[in-house]
Amino acid sequence: MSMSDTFHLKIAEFLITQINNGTYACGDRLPSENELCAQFQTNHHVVRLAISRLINMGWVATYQGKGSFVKSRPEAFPYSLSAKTGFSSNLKGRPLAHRGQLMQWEKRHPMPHEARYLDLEMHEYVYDLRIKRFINEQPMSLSTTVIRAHDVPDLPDFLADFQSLYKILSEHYQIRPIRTKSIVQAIMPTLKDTDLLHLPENVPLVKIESFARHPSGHPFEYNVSKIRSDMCRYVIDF
Amino acid sequence: MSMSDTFHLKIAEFLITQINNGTYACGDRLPSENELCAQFQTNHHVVRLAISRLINMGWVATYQGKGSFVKSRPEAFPYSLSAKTGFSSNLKGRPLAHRGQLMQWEKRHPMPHEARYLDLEMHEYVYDLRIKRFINEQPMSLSTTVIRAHDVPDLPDFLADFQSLYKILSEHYQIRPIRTKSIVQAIMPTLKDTDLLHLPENVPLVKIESFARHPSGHPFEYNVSKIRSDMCRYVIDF
DNA sequence: AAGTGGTCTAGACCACGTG
DNA sequence: ACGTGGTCTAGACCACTTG
Repeated sequence: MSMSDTFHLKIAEFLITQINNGTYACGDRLPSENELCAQFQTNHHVVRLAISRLINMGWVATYQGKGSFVKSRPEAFPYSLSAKTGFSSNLKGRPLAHRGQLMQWEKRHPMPHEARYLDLEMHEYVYDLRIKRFINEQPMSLSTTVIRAHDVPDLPDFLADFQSLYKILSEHYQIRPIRTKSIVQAIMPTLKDTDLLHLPENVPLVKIESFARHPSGHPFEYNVSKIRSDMCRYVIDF
Repeated sequence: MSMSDTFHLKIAEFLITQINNGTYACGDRLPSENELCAQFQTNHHVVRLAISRLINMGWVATYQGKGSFVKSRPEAFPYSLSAKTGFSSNLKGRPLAHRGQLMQWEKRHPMPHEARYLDLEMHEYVYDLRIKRFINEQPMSLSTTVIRAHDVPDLPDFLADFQSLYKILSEHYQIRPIRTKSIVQAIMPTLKDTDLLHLPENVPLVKIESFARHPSGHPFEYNVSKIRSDMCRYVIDF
């Protein structure tokens, strides 16, 4: 190994080692920035660089006025996905309060890439649903679902008491979409994501683009989800 | 929207907007830090905070002595995965130079979590293979594969001219493992990851833990891969 | 030599919570 | 009031490339 030449990275590595050692356990407070400055004979700025690495790597969270605390890794909630299921249906029977909230929706023309996948002309219509999902009332993911409008006539009638899109599709349209593929990426949150998910730190998110087809065969749904993977396990079943 | 109160984030947002505008196209150089300092009437440090956000979000890459350049997003290479395939087999027939390199291997006792999944006692043995994968000679992923030793007797004999684990399994043992589930996370690279993948920046990685069983039914393989998702598309087929 | 990004020092001031 | 983290200023010095 040939790295870790800068001071702030050495400090970060040292602290990570101590956390792994057990010198600091989950929930413990790290020494204050001033104490670390004294300990390493350096200044605010360098110490903060080290700590921001710990934050980015998910080891600690900081709270203004309080300190930096070793994150408890809550043996992440499973958040399952497979060819035949949406999000909500997977957590049934688990002792986790799962909730999907419809933030907004609109009927609109498809974007070019949506039209391409959904096999639509640009003048046709799609429904665009923005859903925020919570586990134990903690915001966990943001998703955008785009479906062909003529597959779900009168959809707005069923959005009033929204619980789950797959529930609506199943109960009112007898449609159970079939996921064909997903594309996975790791991304940093935009400011809007940070805001909506109440991300206190600089956590990378899992972005999953999913494509699903109608049981009768034609393309049906295009979905983009951004998920906090530090707080939940995103499980894919084959 | 209610965010973006700090100066460096405003600068970052401004630059991102300009990139989206087309003011700066892929490959273009951004104004130098000094120029940005002048433009925004601020100093080195704040400008660098803004730029590090652009780096983290994957918009730009910086080169010492040269400048900051808008990243060309190379319409990422597809890197496919499904129940029945490993990595290598998916890229056949594509005009991409894909290569897997066996970095090291060892025969050892399983770790507790490995023993649990692989249904082994702690005194039994596993093979541990560390593989680095390249696309067009650019390092793309690091993976650790752990398999039960008694399923693959004399495995070391076949490691000399390593090309693909699934090829060895198929040709010498007539085994085609079946992936049962994967767990996806977004993580920041460790220093070692940064080093091995030659990551010039602070890019989040996709971490995928996969579990596969032997065709006869018993657990067979446990794999952890860390993948650059800024340079490739990780596609999951259902 | 001059310009670029990269690291570090030193200090001011603010926002937040009570060690 | 004091200590905590958060932001910003100002400047030094280094490493790298040739704008």
